[in-house]
Amino acid sequence: MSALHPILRHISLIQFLQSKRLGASLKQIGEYIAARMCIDGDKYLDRTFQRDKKAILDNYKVDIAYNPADKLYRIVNTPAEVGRQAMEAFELLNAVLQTEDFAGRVLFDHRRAQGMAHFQPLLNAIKKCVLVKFRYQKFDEEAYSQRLAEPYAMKEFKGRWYLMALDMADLQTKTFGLDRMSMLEITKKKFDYPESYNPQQLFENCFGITSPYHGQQPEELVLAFSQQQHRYVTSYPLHKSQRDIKGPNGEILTVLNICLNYDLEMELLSYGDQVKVLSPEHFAKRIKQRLKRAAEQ
DNA sequence: TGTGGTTACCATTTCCCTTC
DNA sequence: GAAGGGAAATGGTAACCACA
Repeated sequence: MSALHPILRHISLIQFLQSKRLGASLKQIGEYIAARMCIDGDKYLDRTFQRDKKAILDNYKVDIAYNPADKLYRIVNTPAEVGRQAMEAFELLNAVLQTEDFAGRVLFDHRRAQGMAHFQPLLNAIKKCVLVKFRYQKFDEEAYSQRLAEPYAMKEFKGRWYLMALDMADLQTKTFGLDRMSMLEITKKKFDYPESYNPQQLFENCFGITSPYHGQQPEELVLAFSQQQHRYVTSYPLHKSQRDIKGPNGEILTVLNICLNYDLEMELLSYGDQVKVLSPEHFAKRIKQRLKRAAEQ
Protein backbone atom coordinates (compact mmCIF):
# COMPACT_ATOMS: atom_id res chain seq x y z
CA MET A 1 0.00 0.00 0.00
CA SER A 2 1.41 3.34 -1.03
CA ALA A 3 1.25 6.33 1.28
CA LEU A 4 -0.64 8.02 -1.55
CA HIS A 5 -3.30 5.31 -1.50
CA PRO A 6 -5.61 6.79 1.16
CA ILE A 7 -5.35 10.29 -0.28
CA LEU A 8 -6.17 9.04 -3.77
CA ARG A 9 -9.14 7.19 -2.29
CA HIS A 10 -10.36 10.35 -0.55
CA ILE A 11 -10.18 12.36 -3.76
CA SER A 12 -11.88 9.58 -5.75
CA LEU A 13 -14.63 9.51 -3.16
CA ILE A 14 -15.17 13.28 -3.35
CA GLN A 15 -15.21 13.23 -7.15
CA PHE A 16 -17.65 10.32 -7.21
CA LEU A 17 -20.07 12.02 -4.82
CA GLN A 18 -19.73 15.32 -6.68
CA SER A 19 -20.83 13.51 -9.85
CA LYS A 20 -23.78 11.97 -7.99
CA ARG A 21 -25.88 15.03 -7.26
CA LEU A 22 -28.70 12.90 -5.86
CA GLY A 23 -26.35 10.93 -3.64
CA ALA A 24 -25.00 7.40 -3.57
CA SER A 25 -25.54 4.37 -1.40
CA LEU A 26 -22.73 2.80 0.59
CA LYS A 27 -22.85 -0.14 -1.83
CA GLN A 28 -22.41 2.14 -4.86
CA ILE A 29 -19.57 3.98 -3.13
CA GLY A 30 -17.89 0.70 -2.22
CA GLU A 31 -18.14 -0.63 -5.77
CA TYR A 32 -16.79 2.59 -7.27
CA ILE A 33 -13.86 2.86 -4.86
CA ALA A 34 -13.04 -0.83 -5.25
CA ALA A 35 -12.97 -0.47 -9.04
CA ARG A 36 -11.03 2.80 -8.95
CA MET A 37 -8.44 1.49 -6.49
CA CYS A 38 -8.25 -1.95 -8.12
CA ILE A 39 -9.22 -3.82 -4.95
CA ASP A 40 -11.73 -6.62 -4.45
CA GLY A 41 -15.32 -5.46 -4.47
CA ASP A 42 -15.93 -6.34 -0.84
CA LYS A 43 -12.68 -4.84 0.44
CA TYR A 44 -13.87 -1.27 0.87
CA LEU A 45 -15.50 -1.71 4.20
CA ASP A 46 -17.95 0.39 6.07
CA ARG A 47 -15.40 1.10 8.79
CA THR A 48 -12.85 2.40 6.29
CA PHE A 49 -15.53 4.54 4.67
CA GLN A 50 -16.39 6.14 8.01
CA ARG A 51 -12.71 6.90 8.60
CA ASP A 52 -12.39 8.33 5.08
CA LYS A 53 -15.45 10.50 5.62
CA LYS A 54 -13.91 12.03 8.73
CA ALA A 55 -10.52 12.48 7.07
CA ILE A 56 -12.17 14.21 4.09
CA LEU A 57 -13.97 16.62 6.40
CA ASP A 58 -10.75 17.34 8.35
CA ASN A 59 -8.42 17.67 5.37
CA TYR A 60 -10.58 19.10 2.57
CA LYS A 61 -13.49 20.62 4.55
CA VAL A 62 -15.87 18.55 2.44
CA ASP A 63 -18.83 17.38 4.46
CA ILE A 64 -20.38 14.05 3.40
CA ALA A 65 -23.76 13.60 5.05
CA TYR A 66 -26.08 10.64 5.27
CA ASN A 67 -29.79 11.03 4.62
CA PRO A 68 -31.77 8.30 6.39
CA ALA A 69 -34.84 9.08 4.27
CA ASP A 70 -33.31 7.77 1.02
CA LYS A 71 -30.30 5.98 2.59
CA LEU A 72 -27.88 7.91 0.44
CA TYR A 73 -24.68 9.82 1.11
CA ARG A 74 -24.10 13.16 -0.52
CA ILE A 75 -21.80 16.15 -0.27
CA VAL A 76 -23.60 18.94 1.54
CA ASN A 77 -21.16 21.78 0.96
CA THR A 78 -18.89 23.10 -1.75
CA PRO A 79 -15.23 22.19 -1.22
CA ALA A 80 -13.32 25.16 0.19
CA GLU A 81 -10.81 26.76 -2.18
CA VAL A 82 -7.90 25.36 -0.18
CA GLY A 83 -9.39 21.88 -0.37
CA ARG A 84 -9.98 22.20 -4.11
CA GLN A 85 -6.40 23.29 -4.67
CA ALA A 86 -5.09 20.45 -2.50
CA MET A 87 -7.07 17.99 -4.61
CA GLU A 88 -5.78 19.46 -7.87
CA ALA A 89 -2.20 19.40 -6.63
CA PHE A 90 -2.52 15.81 -5.52
CA GLU A 91 -4.12 14.71 -8.78
CA LEU A 92 -1.24 16.28 -10.68
CA LEU A 93 1.33 14.63 -8.41
CA ASN A 94 -0.36 11.26 -8.73
CA ALA A 95 -0.56 11.53 -12.51
CA VAL A 96 3.11 12.46 -12.74
CA LEU A 97 4.17 9.61 -10.45
CA GLN A 98 2.25 7.19 -12.64
CA THR A 99 4.14 8.41 -15.67
CA GLU A 100 7.62 8.17 -14.19
CA ASP A 101 8.57 5.81 -17.02
CA PHE A 102 8.14 8.83 -19.27
CA ALA A 103 10.84 10.85 -17.55
CA GLY A 104 11.70 13.79 -19.74
CA ARG A 105 8.29 13.91 -21.36
CA VAL A 106 6.44 15.70 -18.57
CA LEU A 107 8.12 19.09 -18.35
CA PHE A 108 7.72 21.54 -15.49
CA ASP A 109 8.48 25.22 -15.37
CA HIS A 110 11.74 25.40 -13.43
CA ARG A 111 11.12 28.99 -12.32
CA ARG A 112 10.17 29.01 -8.66
CA ALA A 113 9.27 32.07 -6.65
CA GLN A 114 11.47 32.54 -3.60
CA GLY A 115 10.18 33.12 -0.08
CA MET A 116 7.80 30.17 0.22
CA ALA A 117 9.58 29.27 3.47
CA HIS A 118 7.85 32.32 4.98
CA PHE A 119 4.39 31.06 4.04
CA GLN A 120 3.63 28.82 7.05
CA PRO A 121 5.09 31.18 9.72
CA LEU A 122 3.11 34.09 8.26
CA LEU A 123 -0.04 32.02 8.18
CA ASN A 124 0.46 31.20 11.86
CA ALA A 125 1.02 34.89 12.62
CA ILE A 126 -2.24 35.76 10.82
CA LYS A 127 -4.03 33.08 12.79
CA LYS A 128 -2.62 34.17 16.13
CA CYS A 129 -2.93 37.91 15.34
CA VAL A 130 0.68 38.73 16.22
CA LEU A 131 2.94 41.34 14.61
CA VAL A 132 5.72 40.30 12.24
CA LYS A 133 9.10 41.86 11.59
CA PHE A 134 11.00 41.38 8.35
CA ARG A 135 13.53 42.92 6.03
CA TYR A 136 12.05 44.02 2.71
CA GLN A 137 13.49 45.06 -0.61
CA LYS A 138 11.26 46.70 -3.20
CA PHE A 139 11.91 45.78 -6.83
CA ASP A 140 12.59 49.41 -7.67
CA GLU A 141 14.94 50.07 -4.75
CA GLU A 142 18.43 48.78 -3.99
CA ALA A 143 18.21 49.33 -0.23
CA TYR A 144 16.53 47.04 2.27
CA SER A 145 14.12 48.40 4.85
CA GLN A 146 13.07 46.96 8.17
CA ARG A 147 9.31 46.47 8.53
CA LEU A 148 7.01 45.87 11.46
CA ALA A 149 3.51 44.93 10.35
CA GLU A 150 0.14 43.53 11.35
CA PRO A 151 -0.41 40.57 8.99
CA TYR A 152 -4.00 40.30 7.75
CA ALA A 153 -4.18 38.00 4.75
CA MET A 154 -2.28 36.15 2.02
CA LYS A 155 -2.97 36.30 -1.71
CA GLU A 156 -1.63 34.31 -4.63
CA PHE A 157 -0.99 35.82 -8.04
CA LYS A 158 0.86 34.25 -10.94
CA GLY A 159 2.68 31.66 -8.86
CA ARG A 160 3.82 34.13 -6.21
CA TRP A 161 2.39 34.72 -2.74
CA TYR A 162 1.81 38.11 -1.17
CA LEU A 163 1.15 39.27 2.37
CA MET A 164 -1.47 41.93 3.00
CA ALA A 165 -0.42 43.77 6.12
CA LEU A 166 -0.63 47.07 7.93
CA ASP A 167 2.80 48.73 7.88
CA MET A 168 3.28 50.16 11.38
CA ALA A 169 5.64 52.85 10.06
CA ASP A 170 2.92 54.79 8.22
CA LEU A 171 -0.22 52.82 9.19
CA GLN A 172 -0.95 52.02 5.54
CA THR A 173 -2.21 48.63 4.38
CA LYS A 174 0.28 47.27 1.84
CA THR A 175 1.03 44.19 -0.21
CA PHE A 176 4.41 42.54 0.38
CA GLY A 177 5.82 39.86 -1.91
CA LEU A 178 7.11 36.87 0.04
CA ASP A 179 9.96 36.57 -2.44
CA ARG A 180 11.28 39.98 -1.39
CA MET A 181 11.19 39.26 2.35
CA SER A 182 14.07 38.09 4.49
CA MET A 183 14.92 37.69 8.17
CA LEU A 184 11.26 37.11 9.06
CA GLU A 185 10.53 37.22 12.78
CA ILE A 186 7.19 36.39 14.39
CA THR A 187 6.82 38.61 17.46
CA LYS A 188 4.67 37.92 20.52
CA LYS A 189 2.95 41.30 20.31
CA LYS A 190 -0.78 40.85 19.71
CA PHE A 191 -3.02 43.09 17.63
CA ASP A 192 -6.77 43.28 17.03
CA TYR A 193 -7.83 42.28 13.54
CA PRO A 194 -9.76 45.25 12.12
CA GLU A 195 -13.38 44.20 11.61
CA SER A 196 -13.65 46.52 8.61
CA TYR A 197 -10.80 44.78 6.71
CA ASN A 198 -12.30 42.25 4.32
CA PRO A 199 -9.63 41.04 1.85
CA GLN A 200 -12.12 39.12 -0.30
CA GLN A 201 -14.27 42.21 -0.70
CA LEU A 202 -11.22 44.42 -1.23
CA PHE A 203 -9.96 42.41 -4.21
CA GLU A 204 -13.37 41.40 -5.53
CA ASN A 205 -13.22 43.85 -8.42
CA CYS A 206 -9.47 43.68 -9.00
CA PHE A 207 -7.03 41.81 -11.18
CA GLY A 208 -3.78 40.87 -9.47
CA ILE A 209 -2.47 42.13 -6.16
CA THR A 210 -2.85 45.89 -6.55
CA SER A 211 -5.73 46.87 -4.29
CA PRO A 212 -7.93 49.77 -5.40
CA TYR A 213 -6.97 53.21 -4.13
CA HIS A 214 -9.39 54.89 -1.76
CA GLY A 215 -12.72 55.42 -3.46
CA GLN A 216 -11.76 53.70 -6.72
CA GLN A 217 -14.76 52.07 -8.33
CA PRO A 218 -14.83 49.29 -10.95
CA GLU A 219 -15.36 50.48 -14.52
CA GLU A 220 -16.74 48.80 -17.61
CA LEU A 221 -13.79 47.69 -19.70
CA VAL A 222 -14.53 46.69 -23.29
CA LEU A 223 -11.88 44.68 -25.16
CA ALA A 224 -11.66 43.31 -28.68
CA PHE A 225 -9.43 40.24 -28.79
CA SER A 226 -8.12 38.50 -31.86
CA GLN A 227 -10.01 35.28 -32.57
CA GLN A 228 -7.13 33.16 -31.25
CA GLN A 229 -6.62 35.23 -28.10
CA HIS A 230 -10.36 35.34 -27.48
CA ARG A 231 -10.43 31.55 -27.22
CA TYR A 232 -7.56 31.72 -24.72
CA VAL A 233 -9.18 34.32 -22.43
CA THR A 234 -12.49 32.50 -22.64
CA SER A 235 -10.88 29.32 -21.33
CA TYR A 236 -8.93 31.27 -18.68
CA PRO A 237 -10.98 34.37 -17.80
CA LEU A 238 -9.32 37.49 -16.48
CA HIS A 239 -12.07 38.15 -13.96
CA LYS A 240 -15.32 36.62 -12.78
CA SER A 241 -17.27 39.53 -14.36
CA GLN A 242 -15.94 38.65 -17.83
CA ARG A 243 -18.63 38.17 -20.46
CA ASP A 244 -19.01 38.39 -24.23
CA ILE A 245 -21.28 40.78 -26.11
CA LYS A 246 -21.91 41.39 -29.80
CA GLY A 247 -20.32 44.57 -31.15
CA PRO A 248 -21.99 46.98 -33.62
CA ASN A 249 -20.49 45.08 -36.59
CA GLY A 250 -21.38 41.66 -35.23
CA GLU A 251 -17.92 41.06 -33.77
CA ILE A 252 -17.47 39.45 -30.33
CA LEU A 253 -16.37 41.91 -27.65
CA THR A 254 -15.24 41.04 -24.15
CA VAL A 255 -16.62 43.11 -21.28
CA LEU A 256 -15.39 43.24 -17.69
CA ASN A 257 -16.47 45.28 -14.67
CA ILE A 258 -13.16 45.78 -13.01
CA CYS A 259 -10.84 48.29 -11.30
CA LEU A 260 -8.32 49.46 -13.89
CA ASN A 261 -5.08 48.87 -12.01
CA TYR A 262 -1.40 48.39 -12.84
CA ASP A 263 -1.57 44.57 -12.89
CA LEU A 264 -4.41 44.67 -15.41
CA GLU A 265 -2.43 47.08 -17.61
CA MET A 266 0.56 44.72 -17.56
CA GLU A 267 -1.65 41.75 -18.37
CA LEU A 268 -3.21 43.47 -21.38
CA LEU A 269 0.19 44.66 -22.58
CA SER A 270 1.39 41.05 -22.47
CA TYR A 271 -1.17 40.25 -25.20
CA GLY A 272 0.65 42.60 -27.58
CA ASP A 273 -1.28 43.21 -30.79
CA GLN A 274 -3.86 40.51 -29.95
CA VAL A 275 -6.11 42.89 -28.01
CA LYS A 276 -7.60 46.32 -28.49
CA VAL A 277 -8.96 48.43 -25.61
CA LEU A 278 -12.20 50.01 -26.84
CA SER A 279 -13.32 51.72 -23.65
CA PRO A 280 -13.00 53.53 -21.33
CA GLU A 281 -11.08 56.04 -23.36
CA HIS A 282 -8.72 57.13 -20.56
CA PHE A 283 -7.58 53.53 -20.09
CA ALA A 284 -7.16 53.02 -23.84
CA LYS A 285 -4.94 56.13 -23.89
CA ARG A 286 -2.85 54.77 -21.02
CA ILE A 287 -2.26 51.48 -22.86
CA LYS A 288 -1.49 53.35 -26.08
CA GLN A 289 1.14 55.50 -24.35
CA ARG A 290 2.80 52.46 -22.81
CA LEU A 291 2.92 50.66 -26.17
CA LYS A 292 4.32 53.80 -27.79
CA ARG A 293 7.09 54.00 -25.17
CA ALA A 294 7.76 50.29 -25.60
CA ALA A 295 8.12 50.74 -29.37
CA GLU A 296 10.53 53.62 -28.80
CA GLN A 297 12.73 51.34 -26.70
C1' DT B 1 -38.07 -2.96 18.81
C1' DG B 2 -35.45 -3.49 14.70
C1' DT B 3 -32.44 -1.27 11.52
C1' DG B 4 -28.64 1.15 10.17
C1' DG B 5 -25.08 4.87 10.91
C1' DT B 6 -21.33 6.20 13.94
C1' DT B 7 -17.57 5.63 17.04
C1' DA B 8 -14.12 3.39 20.03
C1' DC B 9 -10.93 -0.10 20.75
C1' DC B 10 -7.93 -3.69 19.59
C1' DA B 11 -5.87 -6.96 16.17
C1' DT B 12 -3.85 -7.68 11.83
C1' DT B 13 -1.73 -6.37 7.63
C1' DT B 14 1.13 -3.60 4.87
C1' DC B 15 4.55 -0.27 4.01
C1' DC B 16 8.86 1.85 4.60
C1' DC B 17 13.12 2.83 6.71
C1' DT B 18 17.35 1.15 8.77
C1' DT B 19 20.87 -2.09 9.40
C1' DC B 20 23.73 -5.72 8.07
C1' DG C 1 19.12 -7.87 -1.29
C1' DA C 2 17.20 -9.68 3.06
C1' DA C 3 15.64 -9.16 7.75
C1' DG C 4 13.76 -6.63 11.50
C1' DG C 5 11.12 -3.17 13.63
C1' DG C 6 8.19 0.84 13.89
C1' DA C 7 4.40 3.35 11.97
C1' DA C 8 0.34 3.73 9.52
C1' DA C 9 -3.60 1.75 7.31
C1' DT C 10 -7.13 -1.38 7.48
C1' DG C 11 -10.31 -4.99 9.41
C1' DG C 12 -13.43 -6.81 12.99
C1' DT C 13 -16.44 -6.28 16.69
C1' DA C 14 -19.24 -4.21 20.08
C1' DA C 15 -21.65 -0.43 22.02
C1' DC C 16 -24.23 3.65 21.41
C1' DC C 17 -27.61 6.50 19.20
C1' DA C 18 -31.40 8.11 16.14
C1' DC C 19 -35.32 7.08 13.78
C1' DA C 20 -39.30 4.78 11.82
